[in-house]
Amino acid sequence: MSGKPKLETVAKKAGVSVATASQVIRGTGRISAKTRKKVLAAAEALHYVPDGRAASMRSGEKREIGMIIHRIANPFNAEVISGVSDALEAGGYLVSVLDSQDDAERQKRNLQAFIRSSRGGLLWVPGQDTPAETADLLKTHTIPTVTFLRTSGFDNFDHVGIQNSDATYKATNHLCDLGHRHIAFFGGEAHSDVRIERIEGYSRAMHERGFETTIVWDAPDDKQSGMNAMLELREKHPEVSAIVCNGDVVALGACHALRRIGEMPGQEVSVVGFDDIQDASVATPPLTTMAVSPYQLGKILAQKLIGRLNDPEAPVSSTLLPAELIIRETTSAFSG
Amino acid sequence: MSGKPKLETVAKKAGVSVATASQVIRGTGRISAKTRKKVLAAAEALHYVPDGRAASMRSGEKREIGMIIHRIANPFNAEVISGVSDALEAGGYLVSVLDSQDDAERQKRNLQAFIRSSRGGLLWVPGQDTPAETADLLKTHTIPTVTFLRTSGFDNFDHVGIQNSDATYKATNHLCDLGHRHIAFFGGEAHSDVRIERIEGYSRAMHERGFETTIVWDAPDDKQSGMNAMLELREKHPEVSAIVCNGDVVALGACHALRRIGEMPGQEVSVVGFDDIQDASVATPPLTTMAVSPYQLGKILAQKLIGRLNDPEAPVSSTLLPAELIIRETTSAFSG
DNA sequence: TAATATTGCTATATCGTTTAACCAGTTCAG
DNA sequence: CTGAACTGGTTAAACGATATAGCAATATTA
Repeated sequence: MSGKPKLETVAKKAGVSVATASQVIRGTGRISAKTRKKVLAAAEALHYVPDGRAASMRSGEKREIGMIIHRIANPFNAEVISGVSDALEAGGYLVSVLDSQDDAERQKRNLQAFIRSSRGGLLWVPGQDTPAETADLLKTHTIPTVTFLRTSGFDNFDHVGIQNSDATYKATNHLCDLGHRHIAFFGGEAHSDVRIERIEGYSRAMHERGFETTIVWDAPDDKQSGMNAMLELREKHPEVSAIVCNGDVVALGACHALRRIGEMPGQEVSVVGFDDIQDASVATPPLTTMAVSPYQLGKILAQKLIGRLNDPEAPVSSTLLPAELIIRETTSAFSG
Repeated sequence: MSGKPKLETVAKKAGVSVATASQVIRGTGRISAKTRKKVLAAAEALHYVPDGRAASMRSGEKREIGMIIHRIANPFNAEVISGVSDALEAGGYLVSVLDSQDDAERQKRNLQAFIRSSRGGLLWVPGQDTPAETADLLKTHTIPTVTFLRTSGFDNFDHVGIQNSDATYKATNHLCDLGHRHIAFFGGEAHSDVRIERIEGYSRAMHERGFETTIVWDAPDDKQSGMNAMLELREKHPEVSAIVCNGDVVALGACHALRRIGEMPGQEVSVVGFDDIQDASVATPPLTTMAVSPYQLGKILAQKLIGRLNDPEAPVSSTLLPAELIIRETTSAFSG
């Protein structure tokens, strides 16, 4: 009703000192049952909620953790967020998410703001070309940080990622086993290190079989780009009978393009996606893809941060989750 | 290197008092160019970032704003977040997002945590059955709040929403004009007030034409549900030749089901969606839908909050954005 | 019963900033 | 040449909580 109630207000109403009130609220110290009840009643009546700034400043406790991610809207990322929130909230922490939009300037602002706000820890997808200076900032301010999905070259943080190279190696082998030999890699941002890892796995498989890897395409990770790139591919390189994609969204765009020109995905051209987003299983036809559970990744991520918070001195560790090949209907034997 | 640098550290290094250092950093007070340079150099060297908790506590300034939304992963919501972030960051604010997952318990925790953290303002999608007590909390703590998308019965907050009733009214009329008369409403959560508004517009149009509105379906807003519901509909009510949907996701699910049983959406059954999400325009066939720009909504939302922050005494206001009918290929004349 | 331990609460310093009040030196006007 | 007005800084008091030390009163023990 009349301004934010503070501890002093509660204490006055209960007829005790602020110190006592604080102890009751926090459940510390030695307090009689009688006064405890009085204080709690007063707090309840006033709808008292402690000021986290003051509390955290004095006690040094920080139970708020931040997350800086390149794109909240990405369905895979959204699931990661979900997993992280569940796990951290269960541990009494609170997660708030900042969207860097993969913009260096924005990421810097986000990071500055994050440090200002003095939270307990950071879950971070470092932008592709983040300067070392930015990472130093986290070190000088001794902020417990776990990077995920990308390392962007920073190996001095805990990390949770995906076995990208192995995954595309498996995907490519699957296609080779089906008899394909002109296989293209498809999608991803230009300098993305994730993409580089995935191309590495693809190339490794192709080299082992003695196939050429010449055809690699640039296409940002949205559906429209996938469509355009596929149309161009069919025209310029009709010999390509299969593609390994950097992500499901691009893959679905590619499938869409195929249908539009009257080809059924999985017939003339086989397609393997990456991520196993929800749409992948309900698409027509259902998409063959490399699956990593983003929710699970989020949980592991949260655990790793909690581990770091509990033991700041532990050596830096990196966990890479394997991806599983889910064979659906967009891949079939080469019918040259 | 050695713990978080504070203002005192900077001041000592520059050979001035903390007060002076503060004034330099903040750009207030009267400081000579010489000392200003000294202090800035020291701050730079130490990578000093002020402690927002202390600063905000003393100054009363709060430039961090929070957002509690029911589902970050929803593509429409994700775009809203994007619009909000852009607009608020341009105004020097920082947005952090909490996902309530449409869970009452979780929302309460989020809200408590939000209040604890003493941020400047709140953008809130109130959960369907939020108790009045929860909203009171925001009032007693005098937190500038703007609700959006849903009011959930709270009319004492600023609000930005959609003209839901008008939108479905338009959508239904469009179908009627095409000659359809057995039109079903499709999708939405059971007690959602947004859905109720949309059904209201649909019903209004149907009544005006003297058509029956008997068929209204329950289906949560995901693709799978849309598919199942459509399959059931075709079987039980084959006379229905058109549907108005509560959302694009459900609508796309419905279209998917139609294709699966060999019917082309827009032929036997016409479909109108709601939201105009990205997938709507690149689907096969492209979806006729009611479009509201979520990004734009986000911007307006941000502006409304800024307005409230600048003038806490202004009367509560509500802005409802119109939705525009985008005719694509899933609606055509009734061919009884 | 005197010495000691325990209970229940309060006074006070502190966290890292900001800000109002103040002060010593210069400069300027009359 | 004296009082007023700047200039460029400093001192000290907040902000709202928590933690520590301390202090009565009561309980326990020998």
